[in-house]
Amino acid sequence: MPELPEVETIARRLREDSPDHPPLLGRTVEGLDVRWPKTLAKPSRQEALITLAGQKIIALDRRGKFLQINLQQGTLIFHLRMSGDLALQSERAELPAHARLILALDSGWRLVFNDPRKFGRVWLVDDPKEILGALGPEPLDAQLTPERFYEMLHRRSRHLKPLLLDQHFLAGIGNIYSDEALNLAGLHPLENSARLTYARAEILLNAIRAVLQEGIARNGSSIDWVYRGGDFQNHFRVYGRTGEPCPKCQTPIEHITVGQRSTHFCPNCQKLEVTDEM
DNA sequence: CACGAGACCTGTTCGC
DNA sequence: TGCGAACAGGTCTCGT
Repeated sequence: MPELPEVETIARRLREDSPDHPPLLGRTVEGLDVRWPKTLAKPSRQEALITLAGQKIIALDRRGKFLQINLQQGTLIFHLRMSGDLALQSERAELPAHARLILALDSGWRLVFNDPRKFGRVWLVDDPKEILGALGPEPLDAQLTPERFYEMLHRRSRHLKPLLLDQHFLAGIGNIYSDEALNLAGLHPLENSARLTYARAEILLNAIRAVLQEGIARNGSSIDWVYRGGDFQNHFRVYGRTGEPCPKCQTPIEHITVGQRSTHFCPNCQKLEVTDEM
């Protein structure tokens, strides 16, 4: 569910000092409640509590779709998958209906991992690389130059959409932002990565960055019952807009399935390059 | 290496 | 109105 902009939004909320709660940084962990055992992927609840108890939270970062909470010793890593959410609330507030893991903090605060579908996972590790090591580069990192992106695209020979969804290739893009970026770039979801020209690779990288940055600026998307306060869903170009006019050329948006994922694109702006017999 | 199918889950919406 | 089917922002594993 949450993609890079939604996870970034959650990270920013947790870091800030708001009317609803103090910043997460500086809080001390006092307890751990695991209500759905599989949510804590590693280690056991007993071991995790021993490590966590009395530890102060010193940093909170996002990497791809992961949230990373650094303690004085050890690192907690969260992945929200399809329906997860992470919020800091008072222990007097009502727990959300699907609280799967709860970190009790000092001064009556608690960090609640709510996750209706139970796909989300939490790890406590010494070295974050154990979980994050294989991730591809951050799309918004300036170190990722068009030259490098072009080279990455040509090192594989894959359909663009599944490749953008591959977290080993690039970290943080999901089903919504891949459709949005490909439409903005004017590229068909089934276009082959190794056949892109340098100019088109650069256009694609810029499009990815533009949609992610707009998503962050709008505090992410809130869809259906997974509401997080953002409003990017009101500005989608193609996602969920089957039959509606393409924002650029008015052609009705088409819906297909690619790699088992629902895919939306404009048949006029995003034409598949004719593949020769070679 | 690339790709498709199946698993893991619950809640909402669709179609008859 | 009711009820089963289809579908949902993600990722892993297995077989071809």
